[in-house]
Amino acid sequence: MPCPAQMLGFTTPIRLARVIFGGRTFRSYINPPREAHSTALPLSQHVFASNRRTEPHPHSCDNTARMPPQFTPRTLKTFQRRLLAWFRAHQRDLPWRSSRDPYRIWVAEIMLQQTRIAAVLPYYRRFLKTFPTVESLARAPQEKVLQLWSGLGYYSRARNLHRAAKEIASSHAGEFPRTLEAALALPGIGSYTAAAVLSIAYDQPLAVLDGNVARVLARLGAIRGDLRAPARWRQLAASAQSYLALTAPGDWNQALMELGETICTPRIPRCGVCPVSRWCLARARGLTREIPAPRRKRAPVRIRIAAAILRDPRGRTILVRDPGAHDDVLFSRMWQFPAVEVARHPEAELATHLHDILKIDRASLHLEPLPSARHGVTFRNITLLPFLARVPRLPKRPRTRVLLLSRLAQLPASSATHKIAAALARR
DNA sequence: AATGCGGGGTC
DNA sequence: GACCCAGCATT
Repeated sequence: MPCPAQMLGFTTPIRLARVIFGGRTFRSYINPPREAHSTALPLSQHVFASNRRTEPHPHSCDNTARMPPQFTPRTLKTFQRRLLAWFRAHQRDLPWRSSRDPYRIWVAEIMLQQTRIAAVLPYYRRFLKTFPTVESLARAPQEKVLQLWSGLGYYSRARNLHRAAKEIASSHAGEFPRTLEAALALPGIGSYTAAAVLSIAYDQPLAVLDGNVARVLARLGAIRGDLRAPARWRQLAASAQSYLALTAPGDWNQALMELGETICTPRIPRCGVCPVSRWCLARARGLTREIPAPRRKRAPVRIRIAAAILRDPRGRTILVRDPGAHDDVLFSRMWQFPAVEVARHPEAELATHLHDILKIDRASLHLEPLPSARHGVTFRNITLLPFLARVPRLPKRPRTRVLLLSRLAQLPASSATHKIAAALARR
């Protein structure tokens, strides 16, 4: 039977892993990985004393985790008290902190994946107003869920959230699961989200590890190297578990994240006001600027995409969905204007595309160029080239939708689509 | 272990 | 303009 820490992907004891990048080509990356080297730290605390097996075997929970040497059990307690006190005094009033409803916490955690609080806030309020309970979300059509997610990005989050809500409604009596195993079985819920919801809503002793926590822990323990490398991430996860304040796991997790976001920031941390700087090995060794190591990043690829706003005399336009493989990347399988990646002759290539998918007659088609816009999707650096085409009537085709341009916001559409529509107003 | 997925705040 | 974010699923 795996212990909770193992289910979160920890392997204990942590081995000093030399990460091998042999054979990898770095040419296409901006930041080639540095020589990987772990910082050796003593195994100094038992994490899951109660889970200790008399017969340790490779799959048992070994209970030991790496912890920076500046701590003793007593100073660890002081450290925890200080950080918790700081959090309780300085935490911001965020909508998902006003209740312990697991549903509300879960939705927030999904939205917050790779997304800043400021970006989430308006989406969260609107979403909770529309779907105040897991049952209301489970009953909703996916189209409506995606519409409320439009512009927030990572749309599979919304699709998975919706699927998970249906599962909770049908198989968990409408209650978010209380066990780690059941939570992890839900779509869109991984180590981080499971630990976050279970600790915050149910007081379960599960430490979260996200980008913020990883940075804080890496600095505390002066851990060098790429924090996202799987072996090091597991090391950090074990470390996080060893720090966890069992008296208030939810507050503790949020305290670490809040510290990382407001004090222990990526570039220039505000060590002067950090409540736990006295225990920070990176600060003691002058390594705060070296830690964390920069993330490896794919080199950007520039592409151009031409898109057509067809408009009939009544001000209606036509949107398409799932028109072809490469368009999905940019438009996330949501409603979009007919568009195609172009090379040398955007107008001509777009006209051909419109003929191909909508059977629009090329000869009578006039495409008026609109102001271009820029759009980034992961490593793609996209120039959007919108065109306006006035047409007497809009075609009727499968997987298309005709609607007033002014009603665009009522459909699921990515930001790229909204940028194209906005070009019309900037004309 | 590596990759792709959105979008925007912040420096 | 670069960096990175309250990660997850897939291969």
